[in-house]
Amino acid sequence: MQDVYSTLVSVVRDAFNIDIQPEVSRPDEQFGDYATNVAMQLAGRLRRNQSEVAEVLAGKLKEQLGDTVKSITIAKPGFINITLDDATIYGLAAHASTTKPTGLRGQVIVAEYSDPNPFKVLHVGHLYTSVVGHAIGNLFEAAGGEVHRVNFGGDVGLHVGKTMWAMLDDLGGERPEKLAGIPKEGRAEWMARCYVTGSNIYDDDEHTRDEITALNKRIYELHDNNDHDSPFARLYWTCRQWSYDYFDRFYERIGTPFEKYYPESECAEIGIKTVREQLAKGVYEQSDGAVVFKGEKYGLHTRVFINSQGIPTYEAKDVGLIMRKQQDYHFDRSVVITDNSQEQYMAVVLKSIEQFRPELVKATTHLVHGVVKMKGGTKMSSRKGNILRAVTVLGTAREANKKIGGRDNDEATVLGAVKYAFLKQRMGPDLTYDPDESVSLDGNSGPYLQYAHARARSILSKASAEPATSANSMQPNERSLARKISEYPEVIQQAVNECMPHYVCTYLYELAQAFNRFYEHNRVVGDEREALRVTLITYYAQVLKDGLSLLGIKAPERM
RNA sequence: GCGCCCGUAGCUCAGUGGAUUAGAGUGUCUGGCUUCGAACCAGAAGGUCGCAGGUUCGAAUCCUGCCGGGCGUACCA
Repeated sequence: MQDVYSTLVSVVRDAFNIDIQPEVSRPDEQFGDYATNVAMQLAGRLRRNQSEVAEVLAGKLKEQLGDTVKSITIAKPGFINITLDDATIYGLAAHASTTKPTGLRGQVIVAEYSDPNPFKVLHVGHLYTSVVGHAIGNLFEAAGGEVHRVNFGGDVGLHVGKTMWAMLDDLGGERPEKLAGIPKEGRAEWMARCYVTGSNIYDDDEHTRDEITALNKRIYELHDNNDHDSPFARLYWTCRQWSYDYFDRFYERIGTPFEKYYPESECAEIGIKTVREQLAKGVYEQSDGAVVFKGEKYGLHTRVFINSQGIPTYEAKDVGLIMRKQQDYHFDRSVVITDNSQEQYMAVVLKSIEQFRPELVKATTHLVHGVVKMKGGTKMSSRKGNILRAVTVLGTAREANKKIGGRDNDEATVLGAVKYAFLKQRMGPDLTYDPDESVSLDGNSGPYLQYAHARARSILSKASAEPATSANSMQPNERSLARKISEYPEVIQQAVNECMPHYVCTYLYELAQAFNRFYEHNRVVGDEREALRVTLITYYAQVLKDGLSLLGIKAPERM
């Protein structure tokens, strides 16, 4: 690609004295290995006929590329289609799994995603954001970045007050010793139930609402006073730890570990301090007793950073968070991944920070993904308790796997199915969770890819021929596979550039298809072309495994 | 009201800062395992790319208007 691309640039410069960044694509196989529409772009500027320009460029390209190219043809309006020589394609395939982008080399990148709240339950949305965030982190690493995966969550705030209220009610008062009566495996469930109870009563009962508001304030005070000893504090800290333990176990299980949690409580102080400093400088303003940022002058909306009771809102804590990240990591780039409902909120927070720390905002990217919706349009609400839990999704996938008689490596297959179902969709628009489809083991699915890998490994384990390091000519099925393999580095580059893991999914599926088609019609072991085919399949299996690992999906030898 | 996002086959989605004949999966129908793993492969059927204009040699893709849906819009996170 690089060769074709840079040659094209120089050819255009030579022929027409124009500097251009040409579009080079991978067209349908029947047209060639590469295609470009530069001739049509240039025709207008040059006031010349499109195919005439194409002729000129094609001629020069042929000279420059020499025998690495098999043919260069011109199609309809003025496309130039380039077909590489078999040996060239084979060579590209050989290096596909080791040719990585280098654009982020040496950069320190903080990637924040998942962001569940302690005292609440992990639902399908957390599962999704963890999977997609992890894959994006992997892409950054593939491009040479030093990635730090961090997690931000609300260990203080109204939801904690609600849960704590119900806990106190359930335990019969501030009696931390009674926590011992809750079995380890039932802790998360108990807290989830308390949150639902607390939320409902907050909505329905005015008297209780005041109590919960007061509890919320007490929780902040408990942090301010570094209180770990009072009964209320012991209750709080124990349950907070239960939440983090529960998160850790879950992340470990799905293979998306974090190196650091930023509890909101640890961002509150620096957040408030920063906001107050900037209040004095006029970035933030007093309004109705609260401290706000007026976004209207930037086409955004106004948001409260410190409420009229002096408590920092999520906004101020997010300000604190970005300060903390910078102190801890001195990042070159910070990426925050959340669902799209946070988009305009985050725009306000970042715009406010831009007024006093523009360099931090410049280095920050807010990536958004969709909200997971239920098929049929049922709205999920953790307040009402009608949510799809993350563990339920995994359980459903496990059942599906069992049904088809899942053999070895069940857990890898289950996670492969779930992760791939989420990752294959373009990041951004909302997605619909369909328990049947999302857990699919056939067709365009994770297990399809894992199976296509296991099959290849199985063949390789039976082969004995010495590998062939080069190929002068290939049969059509072999060539299709080789060509597909050769696209890998370009796909990774694109996925990194756009922070879009789904490009990898689409590609890997096409790659596995190319292999399955090859497999259908050709023998490997014992064939006279065994050497070449074994080598080709080795390259293929490497690329497939590497690509899956970028997605956070394991490629077992057998399944 | 204003702002952001979305509308492609029955269903779930690729394709979207221009390009060759709109593609997958799934579901329905059909064919293929004495041969390296059938979680596979091959074929059929299925689409006014929400609607209407506009720009262009060329529009699912860009622009405008409209219709439909989601989210956000001051003291929740």
